[in-house]
Amino acid sequence: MAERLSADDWAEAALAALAEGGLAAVAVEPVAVRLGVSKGSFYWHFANRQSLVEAALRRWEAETEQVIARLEFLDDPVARMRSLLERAFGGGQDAAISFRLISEVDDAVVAEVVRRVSERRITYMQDMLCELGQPPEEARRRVLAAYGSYLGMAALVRIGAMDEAPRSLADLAMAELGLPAEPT
Amino acid sequence: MAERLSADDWAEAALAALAEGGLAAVAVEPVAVRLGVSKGSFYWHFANRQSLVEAALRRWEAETEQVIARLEFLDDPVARMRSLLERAFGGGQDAAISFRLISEVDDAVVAEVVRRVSERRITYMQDMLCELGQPPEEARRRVLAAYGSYLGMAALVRIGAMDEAPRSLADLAMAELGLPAEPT
DNA sequence: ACTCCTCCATACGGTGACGTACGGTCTCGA
DNA sequence: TCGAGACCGTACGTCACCGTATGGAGGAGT
Repeated sequence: MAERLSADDWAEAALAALAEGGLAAVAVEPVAVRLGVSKGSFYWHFANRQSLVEAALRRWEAETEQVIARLEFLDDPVARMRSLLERAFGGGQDAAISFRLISEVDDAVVAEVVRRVSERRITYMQDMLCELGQPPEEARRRVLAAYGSYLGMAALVRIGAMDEAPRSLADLAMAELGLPAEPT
Repeated sequence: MAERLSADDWAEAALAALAEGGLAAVAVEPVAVRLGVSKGSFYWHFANRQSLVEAALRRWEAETEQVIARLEFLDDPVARMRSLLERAFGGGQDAAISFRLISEVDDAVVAEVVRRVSERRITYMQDMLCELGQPPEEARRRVLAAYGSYLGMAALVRIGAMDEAPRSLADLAMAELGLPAEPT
């Protein structure tokens, strides 16, 4: 909307392009078109394409932290987990990006960010389960199964073998994590 | 090995390139280098790059049929399912290709093949469960959960959040499908 | 030996994306 | 008002890949 752009505007557009077309779509000229400007603008804000990719990845990572930060306002760990799952299975935006990035994990930079974000999410959920009295190994096993299912369901939805059903998926995940489905 | 190549040699090399670098890696000149020949050879066997991609996809689809065909020699459906799961969780090659292709399902041709292959695998497993007395909807629900887990586990292995444990994964999948883990 | 056909190499033009060079416009403070 | 810096457009060189054109090596049949 604003006439002049910031580096963050570019990062946002790059993340959107990433969600839609994968890493290859995070290209200078196409994103410039999306923003309605030319390359001249881009090379003012960034040194090269790689920097843009990294900015998009940072933005994605920040969204994970933001989601976690919002959850901290809920006291009950069960409610936190449920809120997290509903948000996760609800949007579908993050699942798409996660999927893209995991499939392009050969890229060293992508690999590092993906690993960091995944580990952050997994250990956060694991800690919640531990807080609820589950032993650490058991908790991690369950979280891995649940997170794996999350990614797998996203894949099935993507190929049209399954229609999204956020609510029931969240219920299922709660059960697999050994938590009550309805928080009374 | 042979001095002269066939179209199938090109398709095989293309599928290998697909597994390693995704659709973008199925490019004429790089694959030619991999085969130790030049583009002149390629354009003798194929009309264009798209044909090569389609040939690689056909080859991948054929592998699914081949796996299924081999299973038909086993009489017991339980043994068939276990053999299928062990083969699936064992190699990891197919999971890599499946992952790549699912993430690039925006391509219309890829989408069609991926959907066909997935549906083939899912209905095949569903039929086996039905053969074992499970009702169709229940069977499909379980197969979807299992196939989704298969893809999700492949993702987790890919990002290093989980080390492969083919045997126990197969056991787990068998349990989720409502089948006995050990065929006595 | 001659010839046709198969398979491949080389050379070329075309396209899209990256990155650079440079100039233009707008804003803000002195 | 005026100069400096922020922001952007345009033109260009380069590179990787696609696809075409053309010709050459080598075997099979006559």
